[in-house]
Amino acid sequence: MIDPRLLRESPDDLRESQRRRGEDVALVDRLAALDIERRSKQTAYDDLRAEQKQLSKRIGPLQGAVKKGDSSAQAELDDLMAQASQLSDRVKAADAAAGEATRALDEAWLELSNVVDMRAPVGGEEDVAVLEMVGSPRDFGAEGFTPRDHLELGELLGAIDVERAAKVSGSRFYYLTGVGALLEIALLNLAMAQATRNGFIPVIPPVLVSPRAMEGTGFLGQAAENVYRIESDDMYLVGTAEVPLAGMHSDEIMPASGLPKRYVGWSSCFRREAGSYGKDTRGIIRVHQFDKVEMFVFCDPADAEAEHERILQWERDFMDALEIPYRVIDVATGDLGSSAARKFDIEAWIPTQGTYREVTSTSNTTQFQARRLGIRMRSGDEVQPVATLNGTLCAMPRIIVAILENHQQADGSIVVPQALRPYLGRDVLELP
RNA sequence: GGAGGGAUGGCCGAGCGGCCGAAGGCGACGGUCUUGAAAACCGUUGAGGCGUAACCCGUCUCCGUGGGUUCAAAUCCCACUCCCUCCGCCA
Repeated sequence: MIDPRLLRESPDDLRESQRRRGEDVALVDRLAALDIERRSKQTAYDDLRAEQKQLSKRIGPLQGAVKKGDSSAQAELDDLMAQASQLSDRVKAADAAAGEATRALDEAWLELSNVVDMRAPVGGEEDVAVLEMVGSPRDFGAEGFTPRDHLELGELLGAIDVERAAKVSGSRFYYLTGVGALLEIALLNLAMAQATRNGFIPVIPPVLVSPRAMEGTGFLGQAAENVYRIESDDMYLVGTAEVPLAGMHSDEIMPASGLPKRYVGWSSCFRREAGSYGKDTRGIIRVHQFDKVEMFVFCDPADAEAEHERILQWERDFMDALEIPYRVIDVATGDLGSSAARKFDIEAWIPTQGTYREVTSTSNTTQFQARRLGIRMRSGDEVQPVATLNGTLCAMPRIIVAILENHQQADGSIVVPQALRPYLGRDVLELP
């Protein structure tokens, strides 16, 4: 949800934002009409209600007078009661009309995506702007061998088992076994060590959440088809810890002195991957369930941009520590998702695919989520919605893919990046 | 799953159907006093919509959520949610 004042004061900015996203521009005009409708209905109700309160206030004393035997008051009382009774019906009708108008407006508001940052490149998936290339891909030709893909390596190492996972859960599931499981635990510890060093509060959140949390973070719009819903209980499995972390402070007013508030969550993530049939069917690049370490920040909207840069830098620090070549991209407007105003992805080099693949993503959702979730800050006597930001620190399967493929040796063993060694307790993952 | 109790402002806590956005206390903030602080005393202290672009001011809404009764609901009725206690079951 965005600031309603924008709708009245600069609707053209909203239209431009919708246009850049490739979303419905007419929605802005529909909203404007509904907004006017709501205000007039609400004012009508307010006026009637004020009248009713005035009238009602006079009835009590009159009833007292009548009780004491003042028969002259009886006529006035009867008259007032008749008026009030009639007014009551009108108030109820006006209330219903105002309520209806408010509901219609609120519903339409939920359809409107966040206003894009005008610096974000315009376009779709192919229109990303590459901000930076870091590290350089290994030349396996020069080293004299052809790299194996992560699944082959994972199977050789006894680290990844998708065949058995298919028996148990179907396609796009996996077991991490042996060094695979240990690798995830080591990555978790490395990520948590970095995050806590940077002042993040570690959190293990619930992953089954109410519609409110899902709606508030913007995942029930276009993204809804990728969300698992537990029908019998009207709950959702989260696709990222961003959801429970954002919801943590819903309906709270946070003191400005306590901001920024930085959390790092570790959770399982569930994604239906609807519409991605045939994509990444081999291995663990695209799966229905995986674990992820996610950074989430509540901050003053004035600091959001700087915080976004910091989060990106922390993501890069992690990639640097793992010695994986990557590039940083500025995601185009058509690919932002409903809540982000701007998004930077880090894409890791995947040798066997000869391309860069997304491993982290950081979004500045400005006040969009905070407005929906009722998360505000107080500075002095001013109260306003906070800004929220999120960023991946370590999405397990994809990072494991990147490590295996980039650090493999001719025999299929894996050189463990220096930074990970203390957490893994070995320098090389040897074939069993 | 069964039985009972509860939900009021930052916190605690009172509240007869009308004078209740709500007593009282705590906390916080401002002031008096003090060399300074503490204590004491005085005062201020919720959020949102609309009238306004903003202030002042006015008005409406909000006492877990949603309905209902009534001229009038924090207060009465119904449903739901959450929390607590006890029993049962499970990890």
